[in-house]
Amino acid sequence: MAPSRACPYAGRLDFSHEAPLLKNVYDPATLEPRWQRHWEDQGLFRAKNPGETGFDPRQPKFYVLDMFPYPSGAGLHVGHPIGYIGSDIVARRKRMEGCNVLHPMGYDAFGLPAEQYAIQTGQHPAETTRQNIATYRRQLKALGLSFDWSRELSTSEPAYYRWTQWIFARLFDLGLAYQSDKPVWWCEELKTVLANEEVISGRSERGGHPCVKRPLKQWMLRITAYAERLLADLDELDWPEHVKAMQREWIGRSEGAEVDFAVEGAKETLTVFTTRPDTLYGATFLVLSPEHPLVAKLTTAETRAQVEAYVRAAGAKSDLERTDLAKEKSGVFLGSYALNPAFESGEKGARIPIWIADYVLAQYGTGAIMAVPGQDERDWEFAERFALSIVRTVQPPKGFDGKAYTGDGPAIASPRWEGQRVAEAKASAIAWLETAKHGRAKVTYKLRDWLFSRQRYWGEPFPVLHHADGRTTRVPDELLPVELPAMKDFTPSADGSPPLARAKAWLETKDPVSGKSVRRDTDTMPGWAGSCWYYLRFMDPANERAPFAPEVQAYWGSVDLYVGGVEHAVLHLLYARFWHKVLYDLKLVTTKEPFQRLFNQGLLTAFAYKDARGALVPVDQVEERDGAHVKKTSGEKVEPIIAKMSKSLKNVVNPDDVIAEFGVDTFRVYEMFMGPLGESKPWNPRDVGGSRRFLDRLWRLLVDEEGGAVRADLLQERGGTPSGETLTLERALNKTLKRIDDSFTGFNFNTAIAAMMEFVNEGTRARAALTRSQAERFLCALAPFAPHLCEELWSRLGHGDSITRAAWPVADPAYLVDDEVELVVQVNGKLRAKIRVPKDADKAQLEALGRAAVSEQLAGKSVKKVVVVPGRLVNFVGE
RNA sequence: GGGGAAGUGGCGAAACCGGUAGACGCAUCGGACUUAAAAUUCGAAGGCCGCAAGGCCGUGGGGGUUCGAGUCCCCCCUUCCCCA
Repeated sequence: MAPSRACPYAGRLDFSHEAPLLKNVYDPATLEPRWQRHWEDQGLFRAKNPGETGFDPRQPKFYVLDMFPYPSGAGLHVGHPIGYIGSDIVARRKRMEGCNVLHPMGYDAFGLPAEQYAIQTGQHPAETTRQNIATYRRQLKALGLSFDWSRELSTSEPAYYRWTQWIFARLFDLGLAYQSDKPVWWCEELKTVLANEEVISGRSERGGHPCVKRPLKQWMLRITAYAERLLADLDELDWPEHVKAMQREWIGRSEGAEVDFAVEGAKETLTVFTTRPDTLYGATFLVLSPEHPLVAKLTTAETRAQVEAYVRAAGAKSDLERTDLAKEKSGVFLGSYALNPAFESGEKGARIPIWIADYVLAQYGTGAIMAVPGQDERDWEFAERFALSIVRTVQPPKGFDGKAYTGDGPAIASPRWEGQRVAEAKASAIAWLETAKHGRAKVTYKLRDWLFSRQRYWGEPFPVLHHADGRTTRVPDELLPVELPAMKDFTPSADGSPPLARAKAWLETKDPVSGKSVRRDTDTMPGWAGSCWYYLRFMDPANERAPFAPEVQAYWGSVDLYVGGVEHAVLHLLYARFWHKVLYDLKLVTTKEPFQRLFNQGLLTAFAYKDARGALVPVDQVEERDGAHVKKTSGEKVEPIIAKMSKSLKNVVNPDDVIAEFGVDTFRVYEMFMGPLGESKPWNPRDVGGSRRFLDRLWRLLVDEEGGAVRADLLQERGGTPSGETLTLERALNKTLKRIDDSFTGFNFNTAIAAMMEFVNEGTRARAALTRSQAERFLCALAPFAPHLCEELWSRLGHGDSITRAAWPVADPAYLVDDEVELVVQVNGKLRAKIRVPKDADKAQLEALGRAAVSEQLAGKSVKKVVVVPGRLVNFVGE
């Protein structure tokens, strides 16, 4: 809020003795909670499932879903609900269009922050989560969002995670869940492992703590088995192109070949992956990653000390540091040689040295590359640095003076495919490798298997049992859920063993099949697990026999519109798609993809302030004086910056405060009026009042503030075709309805609200001409945006049923055209006059009318050309 | 380094297919109402020159295509996002 200003409505709501006593002012503080109670009592937003009473199979279904929130301790700020409001508008409109709308909300409640908080405060995460959810629920309900609250769920409840474990059991049975002890990212600060995608530049994505690679036994999910389908099926989705592009990049498909290199004086072969098999003749050395299993074996006595030191140093670096292009290349010669299969042994170029270098990563391809400096920039740099030979095998274009040439061109120095261009040469090289048995065509993906365990308490326990003989079996479905044991201390042990390892009574158990002693798994699932399928549980949230009934899923299909932040473009959306495809293969769901249409709302930013020393000043301590921002107390000048709302920037605005001052409908209208939903824009407390004034004006247009519930003349409908001012209003209304409709395509509701403001202004100007029917159609169109106010006015107009059940108003094309249109008259492309012309005037008439209007400017000039665009302009082009 | 999105008044923004740039709103200024203020209401307002009529300039910068470019093409600058 603009802290320097008192509430601008204080005057209106202050019934002091001198103010005229208005019984009927717009008072959102009383009417909004009343309508919210009404909606809840009537169960107006309950979606009907097949088989329920009142379910109508002829009604089209529409599933509109928000990405559910992680209930943090701070509660909602005004940036969170912007997407919820947008999706709510769609949901409410779809209901008015006669759809059976599924619009649920829940909580992604497992996760690290609650546990970190628990460790600090000693409060159980179940307890803090319960409290946080209560806050979220209260705030969400205050926003008047039309959720079907009977479907509310939380991923940390046993009734929910029972089925998360059940789905894990399916993955386990399919061999898609397995244990591995490859090196994984370990975060010392968080005392847990993290997935590759949760570590950015060697630091944890959450909290920015340093991470190191460590070998640990971990659960992995074989998402790579679905790489091809996760890639291919993107094509059919109605998603923003850049999100699809990010997923494609993340999956990182590359086509190429594996090539086997014999090692001189050893029986092992080294297999490398290359996307450029056509450059085989130019492979002048091999480079292994320092972690490659054959490094020790291929190291000679003379080089051993140096190699071992290098391997140690490389282990401490992050992938980003290792592959940074700007970085000086480093590496060590192992002392051994490989034989390039393109050459006969003894031929020049056949014997090539084997190096290790940290720019080659163990996880990608085979962890080894053939270096082709002539056609690869990094290899060129490496060759230059260590004086290794460089052979061009693709002819660069004339005048090329660079180093490595990576473009297209004819093959040279490559007898088997001499002269062929890159694409053709690749095919020839692969064909030759396969017949000569030196290699094979190969597709690799950058996508890695998903590291699926965390050494934490607050997550889903794995429904598995470890046997003394080393076998791992899963807990039978009928014994799920495996509930978290009650614990008081969640601190990870100093040795890194998880908290669950200390829950002895829980840990040691009997195998229900054999009766023998077994141990449970002490890891838990990562925070992503619950969100992988929550959209399915919403379809049938109370089902105790299955995660969801097949006929219910068959009815709701997939999510028609999924709204959320772009920060989930890769991880959540990829993981959920993976699980969905597994369920599809098991014939548990009928659709290939979970989310048909995706929309990303833009980031809501806010002003934050810095003083002269650069220290942050909380927003509520700043005011505007004479166009400058100053500190309230001292008058000291502060500099405004625009940034994401966050506690640390001290620029968080709480929706509770905005609602208390202006009402929810104003809040909803303002958030949508700020700009297109997809774009990021700053919250400006100064602007909120404008949205409130719009609703006030509407109220006064319809309500008799000094007496009746509505203006008396609106109680009865006037018949007949509109004429005069009423006709003008009818046209204005239909244009408004059209613009509102158009705004739903791109979620630029700001234009819809602008149109509605114009109509209210127009209506205020011609108050007496406004008919009941016009008022009603307008209210129906505004209802999804400002539902409480519209319900109130709708009921005051005498309707017993909720406006939610009213029909969505459609523009009548007959009223979208005017009798006269404004025409612009230009001379040489410059605006010289505006004239009003009949809408059906032909080109010749338009030219004549235009010529008359600019006769003065045309005097003495010769007109060479006349451009006439009916409905737009006439342009006279002279010399 | 590669890819993507964006850049329009003091501010948030609008402009369908190339056809009146700045709708709508905020802030600002002025009139009415009021003892006064608030609220309300009517009106002004991109910049420059001019008493005015009017003129010139103007959508990050530079070029181009066109009768006509915020919109299309080329080059450049800045910001944000993703990848390396």
